[in-house]
Amino acid sequence: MPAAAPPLRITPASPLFLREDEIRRGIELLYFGYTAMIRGADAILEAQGFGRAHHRALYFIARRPGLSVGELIGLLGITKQSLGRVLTELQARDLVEQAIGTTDRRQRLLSLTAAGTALETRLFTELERSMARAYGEAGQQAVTGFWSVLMGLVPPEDRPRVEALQD
Amino acid sequence: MPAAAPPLRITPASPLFLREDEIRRGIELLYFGYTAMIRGADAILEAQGFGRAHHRALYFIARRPGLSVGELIGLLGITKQSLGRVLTELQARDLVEQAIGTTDRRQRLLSLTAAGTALETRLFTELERSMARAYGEAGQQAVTGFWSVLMGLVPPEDRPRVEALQD
DNA sequence: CAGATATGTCAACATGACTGTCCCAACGAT
DNA sequence: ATCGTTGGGACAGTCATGTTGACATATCTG
Repeated sequence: MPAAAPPLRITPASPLFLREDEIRRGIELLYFGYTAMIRGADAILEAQGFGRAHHRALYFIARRPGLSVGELIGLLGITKQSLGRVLTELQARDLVEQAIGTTDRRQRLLSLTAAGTALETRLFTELERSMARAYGEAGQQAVTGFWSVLMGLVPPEDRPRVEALQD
Repeated sequence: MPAAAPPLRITPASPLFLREDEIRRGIELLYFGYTAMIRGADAILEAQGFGRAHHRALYFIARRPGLSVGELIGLLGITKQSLGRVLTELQARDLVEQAIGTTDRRQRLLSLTAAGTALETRLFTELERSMARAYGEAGQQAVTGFWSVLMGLVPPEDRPRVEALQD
C-alpha cells in the first residue's frame, strides 16, 4: 500500500489545456524535473571521475545486458566516436566488458562486470529516491498520465525503441 | 473541444507502482521525452549559430521580462561566468537588452528586443508543436498527472521558484 | 564610512558532443 | 571466392558549455 499522499498542490490542467500558459508550464516542469532527477547522481559520478555520459552508458547496459555497440549508439543518439571514448574508459576501469556476438561475430555485446553492476546500482538508487518520492506524492493515476504525456512527446517512429526497453 | 485522442497505448501504472520496473520506465520516458522535445528547436538554433544555452536564456527572459541577471542565474543553475558569455553574445546580436534596476541600480534587468522576441517565438512554436501533440494525445487528466509527478521531482525548496514562473 | 552585494571580465581548464578519415574483420550476395 | 556492405575501433581536430579562481566597479545597507 502506498503511503498517504502529502499535500502536493497542483493546479489541474484546465479544459483549455492547450493554451500557451499550460504548454509553457509543461516545458518548464519537464526541464526542472529532469534536471532535478539527474542531479542526485552527479556527486557519485564526480567522485569516480565520471560524467553523465558514463552514467547513461552504464544505465542502458544494465537495462539491456548483451546489447551491441550499435544498439547503444541508437539509444543514446550519439556518434560512435563519442561513445567510443566513454566505453574505452569504462572498460579500462573494469566496469564494462565485451563479448563477441554469437550470430554476428562483428558485434561486441556489452555487459557490466560485478563492479559495474555495483556502481550502476548506487546510481540507480539515487534516481529511484527522487522518482519514488515523486510517484508516491502524485499517486498511481498521475503516474499513468506522466507516462502518457512523455510517450506522446517521443516521435512515433522512435516509440518502438523506447517500448522495447520494457522487456 | 480537444480532438478525439488517437490510440496511444500506454500500460497504466500498476498498484505496485513503486517497483523497480516502473521507476525505470519513468526514468527512461523522462529522458527520451525531454530530449525529443528539445530536439525540435535545435535546427533553428544552429542556423543562427546558437546553442541550447542561448535558447534557455531567451526562454526565461521571454517568460519573465525584466528579470535580473541574478534571478536568471538562479533559474538556470549555472555560474555568472557561464551566463556571461551567453548573454554577451545575445546582446551583441541585438536580441537581448539591459536596463538599470529601478529600486536597485546595481541590477541589470533583462528583456528581449523585437528581434529577440521574434526568435523566441519561433523556438517556442517548435516546442509547442511537440507538447501540444503530446497533451492532445494524452488528454487533460493525464496532463495534470504529468505536472504532478514532475513537480514532485523538484526538491521542495526549489518549488517556489518554479511556481513563481506561473505568474 | 565600511562591508556586503550585483555584475562584469579575464584566464585556464574539463567534459562531451561533433566531423572527417582510415582501418580491420566479418557478413552476405553474386 | 571475390566484392561491397556493415560493425566496430582509432586518431585528430574542433566546438559548445560548463567549471574555478581572481579581480574590478558600482551600489546598497548598516
